[in-house]
Amino acid sequence: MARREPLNREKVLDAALALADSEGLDGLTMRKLAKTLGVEAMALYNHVSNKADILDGIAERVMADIPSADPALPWAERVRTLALGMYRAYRVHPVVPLAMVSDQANPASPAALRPVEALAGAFVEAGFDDDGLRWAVGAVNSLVFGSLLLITSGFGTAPPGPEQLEPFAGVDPAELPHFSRLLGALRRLDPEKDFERALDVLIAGLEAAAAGKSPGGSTRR
Amino acid sequence: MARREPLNREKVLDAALALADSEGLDGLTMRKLAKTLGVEAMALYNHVSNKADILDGIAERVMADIPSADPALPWAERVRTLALGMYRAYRVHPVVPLAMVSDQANPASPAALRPVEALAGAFVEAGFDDDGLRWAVGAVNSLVFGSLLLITSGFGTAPPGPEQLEPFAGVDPAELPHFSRLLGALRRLDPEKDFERALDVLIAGLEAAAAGKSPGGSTRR
DNA sequence: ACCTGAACACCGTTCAAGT
DNA sequence: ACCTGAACACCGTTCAAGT
Repeated sequence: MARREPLNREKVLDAALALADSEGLDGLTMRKLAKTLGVEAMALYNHVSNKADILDGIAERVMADIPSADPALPWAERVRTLALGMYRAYRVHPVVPLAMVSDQANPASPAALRPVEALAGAFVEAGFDDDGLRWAVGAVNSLVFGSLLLITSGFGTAPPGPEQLEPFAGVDPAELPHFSRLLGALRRLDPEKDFERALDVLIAGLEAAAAGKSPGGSTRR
Repeated sequence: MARREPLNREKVLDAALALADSEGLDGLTMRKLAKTLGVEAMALYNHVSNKADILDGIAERVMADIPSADPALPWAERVRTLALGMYRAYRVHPVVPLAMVSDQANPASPAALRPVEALAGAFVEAGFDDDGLRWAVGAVNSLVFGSLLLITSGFGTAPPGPEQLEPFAGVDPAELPHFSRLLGALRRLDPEKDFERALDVLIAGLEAAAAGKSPGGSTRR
């Protein structure tokens, strides 16, 4: 059998993303990743500078999958498209939002800035002033990241995965009647649908704010 | 000097929360925690069963600080009080939301369920059906957790902490004009104020949904 | 009853050495 | 040019031993 052709950065990142998807952020270790590639852990350092570089690399890849919004669309539609695009891209690779939120991936990479720039552009067009801009971008980002992070944790908005509901098996319906109802409804959850509903509410509020109504504060320029 | 009086679970959790607050979730290790208490790491296992138990313990403590809402208040006010209470409790100890979201703290502890039960109760009173209940609780939780988690990460809604803005120092205002504007506005950020604005928008949308209007979907029972 | 030391199976990372 | 082995400073955790 011929000697395996050499590694390169792309192959390392491919394998790292695959490993992180299947094993989670904690399961992504240099040693396991190396084994996946049929190599010793130290060989990886010829192609990436360290683990943080790997996390940055996979984050950039996933963020590159976020579609940009047609600039011809009205700003509110662009916001919707962008937020949904972020949600969908991160949903496939939940390690990435988790890495960002735990400070293990660079928040200032060009790939990370692109969707935020587009979001901000939409709000500028809507007429938000600087404070309104900050608030609006923060609100959308919070909803996107919060929806994603709670999905994987089984807390709050859990996915249909039944083993994820297992920790709640012991709740007494007599003691927590409302939560028990919620638990039943979680079995029918389509996370993206619920996210879209919340997003539409938020965008409606942003439109009202842009039109000068409360609760949005000073906005018209 | 007299022999130090023995450790107990409460002292371990006190020290653990303090260490996690100052060093972050990754800085909380059994060995460092032990040193803080003037003891060897293995001594901790006499008072907690393992590290997961510590994380659960500090999470429970912080969640116990979430005030419950006066049941005499209208449901929307109760939702507001509860959400703001979660935000404030977690804001002081951001390790806790991070631990929950990375599956390192038990989402089914009584302390964790209490605020969710109260939230759900408010939405039941508002007349939401099961699917509406799930959506509404998920939306509020998502906004709370998203707002908190993005604060600490410096991504999205960053706090005034200037060293947190440092990674963005290299952005070219010509290339990312809207983001640069946002960056300027971040320096004036009061995270809780922005959170409250977003929360008010969401609650207004939930009230509209409860009254049978879109975008909230089927709600009246 | 409470604590320690040594040990095990893991981490990320460096460095000299091999081909 | 690329990979490996040995080593270092860390992890969480177990277990026998000390007081």
